[in-house]
Amino acid sequence: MPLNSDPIGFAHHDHATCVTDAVASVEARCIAAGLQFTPVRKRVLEILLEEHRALGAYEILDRLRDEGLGSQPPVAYRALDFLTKHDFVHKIERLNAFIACAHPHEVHTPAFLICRDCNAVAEAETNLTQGRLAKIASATGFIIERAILEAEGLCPNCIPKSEPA
Amino acid sequence: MPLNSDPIGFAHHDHATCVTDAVASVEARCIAAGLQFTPVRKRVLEILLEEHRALGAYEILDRLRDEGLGSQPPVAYRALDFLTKHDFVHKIERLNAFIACAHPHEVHTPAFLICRDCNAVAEAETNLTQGRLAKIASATGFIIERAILEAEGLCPNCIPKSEPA
DNA sequence: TTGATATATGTCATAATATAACATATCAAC
DNA sequence: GTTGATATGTTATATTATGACATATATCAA
Ligand SMILES: [Zn+2]
Ligand SMILES: [Zn+2]
Ligand SMILES: [Zn+2]
Ligand SMILES: [Zn+2]
Repeated sequence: MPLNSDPIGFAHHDHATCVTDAVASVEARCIAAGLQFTPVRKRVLEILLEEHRALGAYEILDRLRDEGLGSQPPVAYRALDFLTKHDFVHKIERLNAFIACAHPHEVHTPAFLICRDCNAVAEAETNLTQGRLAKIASATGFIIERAILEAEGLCPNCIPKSEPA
Repeated sequence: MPLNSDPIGFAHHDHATCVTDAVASVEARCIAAGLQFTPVRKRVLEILLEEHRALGAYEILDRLRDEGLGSQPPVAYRALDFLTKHDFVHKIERLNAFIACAHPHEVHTPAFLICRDCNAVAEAETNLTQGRLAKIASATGFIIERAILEAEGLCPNCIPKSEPA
């Protein structure tokens, strides 16, 4: 699998400040909401932001272990539980992996585009109350609380490789 | 968790013939496509149709073992690989579980409504080339090959229990 | 019919993902 | 400071899934 060099919307970006900006934003939101943004939780978010790709829980745990922040699975899973519960991080069900949220604001329904070649993941935003799923649900009398939208395919960078000439 | 008594679109239905009809339909499609609908594959499909709910691979394996059709995980996973590859069965990523396809025809993009209370799963049909995901993808230059659409919430049968008066 | 090839199964072993349970520590409110 | 809630450390185990390799069966051509 090729390296994933530009996972945010599959386009390059200035990575210099985006990690610290995102961490600061989450920190502020935690303070505002009375949530404890503890060292482990903060570090897990940082790791995900630094990598800017979907990481498995055990990849994250390896990093934490190297840094002396925790060595057992529950440490990673608890931090991920906290971060995903508050939508600072999302789980990609298709990959059993986690990625930092690419959006700044409070509540949203993320949709992911997952490249099967380079494993890059782009996060788009959708609206839970619009779209076909919502129509189907309301016709059925089903109340949607959460939606998982994940598309697999080829990102713009990998299409040329797979469809030569 | 309450029993799941009516998982097809959350409504009761005549279950008497639907299993044999569905198996016959799949059998015909396998013959037409030159696919081997072997005893294990057939039995796994039957089990899923009989239960009409999402089953984990190991639940299926337990059944196979009881019936002397296989005792090791690869037996179940291989049958499920075959059935999901050809869309006779779908995997519910959110549940790490499998459910028989509720639709008769060849190729489709299923969308699932998953009740968090009774675990019932309804399958609706969508179109890969319409909808917001497709718009986002085409704007991004991403080629969608497959989509995972899973909504979690409360089915019509469980809403009364969760929202009293 | 036979041999060659692909496909499917049986089995053992292990990998990868995730949680239960319980003791200890820290935080937040009073 | 006491207290209750929240977070962490740790051991153990549960759950989900695949690698590897030998054997068997199906398919097809000669
Ligand atoms: Zn997000
Ligand atoms: Zn790619
Ligand atoms: Zn289907
Ligand atoms: Zn329900």
